[in-house]
Amino acid sequence: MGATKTEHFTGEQNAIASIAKALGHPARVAIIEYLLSVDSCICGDIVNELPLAQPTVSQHLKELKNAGIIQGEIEGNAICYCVNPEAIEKIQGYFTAITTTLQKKKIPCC
Amino acid sequence: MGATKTEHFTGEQNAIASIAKALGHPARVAIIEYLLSVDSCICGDIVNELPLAQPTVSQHLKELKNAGIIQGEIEGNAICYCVNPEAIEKIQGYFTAITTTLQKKKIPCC
DNA sequence: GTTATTTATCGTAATATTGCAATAAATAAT
DNA sequence: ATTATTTATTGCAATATTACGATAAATAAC
Repeated sequence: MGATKTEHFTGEQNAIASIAKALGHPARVAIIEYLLSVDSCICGDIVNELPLAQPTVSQHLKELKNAGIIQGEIEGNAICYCVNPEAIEKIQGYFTAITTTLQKKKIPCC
Repeated sequence: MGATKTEHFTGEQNAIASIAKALGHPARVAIIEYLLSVDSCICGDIVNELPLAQPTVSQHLKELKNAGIIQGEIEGNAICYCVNPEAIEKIQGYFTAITTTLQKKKIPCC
């Protein structure tokens, strides 16, 4: 065992979990915050901004890209990455819906 | 290696990553959705709602509780778990802030 | 007290993640 | 063409996660 049984859950549940999982590491949260703080998508210095070795950063970038949270292409010998608004909006909408549901609940819990 | 270097990131980054990580598995997403769908916090039948063995569900519940996403106590030989609004609001607010930042960005990317 | 019933914990196997050194690949600069 | 510069990939070790059978713990029902 050890592998997540994705086939037993809905596409939506897997989609949300996939985005959340990609953001489930502080380095990747830091990458997103850095991309947002830069007023351009030329971000060849992400490696210098993080306390991790270059291959590790590259790997985290790959995971964020696989999850659809960032997008970008190689531009010369620099990289052009930026946050994909759709992915953020999707998970934001999901949590907003949960908050709304919680506020409508009549019976207070625990 | 193999252990996340949490000490190199901010408390906020670790906090967001911790909540996101806990939601980074479809079974835990399904648990949250089930808790929200039930109009009470008596949820002794979570195990029956999931395609996983009882110890596995118990483990997922523990992780959600450790991350502060659910709260609850044992009540007799049933459990009383429910979603903690604060955790959801925290991560929702975080993503809302990102969306706002993205909308303010002048330079369109990628 | 004994017997169900329900959740938690332990132990363990399979798999995934994290991190980095070494190296490759690709373009830029000269 | 040669040499920097930058990102990606490979390979590997350390650690974490996922899943479940077996068992324990705790209360409920009788």
